[in-house]
Amino acid sequence: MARRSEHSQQEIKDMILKTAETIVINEGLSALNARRIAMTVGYTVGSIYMVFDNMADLLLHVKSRTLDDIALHLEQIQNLDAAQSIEELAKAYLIYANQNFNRWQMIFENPLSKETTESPWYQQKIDHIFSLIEKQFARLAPQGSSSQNKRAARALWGGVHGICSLSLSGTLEAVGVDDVEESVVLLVRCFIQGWASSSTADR
Amino acid sequence: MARRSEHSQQEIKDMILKTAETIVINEGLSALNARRIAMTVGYTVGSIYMVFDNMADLLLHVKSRTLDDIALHLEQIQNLDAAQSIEELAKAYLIYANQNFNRWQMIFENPLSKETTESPWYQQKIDHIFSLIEKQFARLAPQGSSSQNKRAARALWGGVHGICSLSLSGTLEAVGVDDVEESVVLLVRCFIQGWASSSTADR
DNA sequence: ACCTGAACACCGTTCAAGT
DNA sequence: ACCTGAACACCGTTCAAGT
Repeated sequence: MARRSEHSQQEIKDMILKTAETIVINEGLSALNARRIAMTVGYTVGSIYMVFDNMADLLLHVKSRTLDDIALHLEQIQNLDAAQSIEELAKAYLIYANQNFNRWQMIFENPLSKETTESPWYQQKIDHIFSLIEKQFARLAPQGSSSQNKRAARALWGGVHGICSLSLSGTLEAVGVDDVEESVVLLVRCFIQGWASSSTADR
Repeated sequence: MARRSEHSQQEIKDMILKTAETIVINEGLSALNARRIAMTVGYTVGSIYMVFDNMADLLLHVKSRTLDDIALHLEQIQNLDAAQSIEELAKAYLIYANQNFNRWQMIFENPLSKETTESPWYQQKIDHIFSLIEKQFARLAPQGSSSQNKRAARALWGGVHGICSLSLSGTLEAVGVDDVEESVVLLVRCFIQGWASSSTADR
């Protein structure tokens, strides 16, 4: 038995990708394996390797869709003044991480393989998310150089991510989400205030 | 063949733990498996389960030793004024993460199992590291409440960790370590400055 | 050309059996 | 009592063989 042709290769690829995504969303990365995906889509294990190089390749595509989803959420917040926008972006990121914990955590829990580093389209999606914050920093300090704004945006966003990461995984202190939000807001406000006062003093 | 008694149970446990640690340090968590550990220490796989509940239990002990090592490094920095001490602590943390990348990354890459959450001695080691930063915040703002200082310390440290995490794993921007240090210092200085000015204004 | 499914080399974990 | 090592149930990946 072979040659069913009930679905095109592209259709099979989409089915596998969406099935994998659903499993990760509902049960986390640890619940995902090749045989289960194959069974769910109604094909055998081998068929996964027709449309993906290997499991790492499939995971990369799942992660990629999560990055798109994060970007979508961040793009939806309305444009207030710069400082307030950054705060809202940070809160939106925390809310996303909290409400989509499994697929969000997946992006960071497995160390990026060589394929990840060598796929520019994946890195580009990350850059796009950062650019949303950089844009607000550029508004905040029009007189600053773009490299300075870029550094500030990445430093602060790394910071916001770190709080989300430590808090939601329970390493920081296992308290409620409201409490984490206070920490995120504190970091953002203090950083922006400190950054604004130091840049007006220097330049 | 059995009953060799060449080593006590405690000696075997130590040998297994240190062997696992060495493998993680040199080749990363992904290179670690039960059969390899057993072979290296000169026992069979089954013997691991005499002295550890399972691999997750062993990993928890490896991680615990890394936390001790991090604390040791942070405790060694000399006590300057509060703001400068926090900056030096942050830089020391970055340097540690960079020079001990594999074992540092291991702490965060595998999601903490139930055993992790249910082992208070592990959580206590994490608290101890945070306390080193809290101590400096207490010096920075003696008038502030301890809960406010605690929040500030955890927010900033979450931030420092986030920059280290994203940078060293290549997610933030794959550049040199010097560049990451600049980001960490920027975050710390801006945060402290913003935090100091807002707390003197409020209270 | 498309897809199967058995096989391969791994993995963590268990436990009856030896000394 | 201590330790073995074969067995079990998994895992990702491959590929000759069917249609």
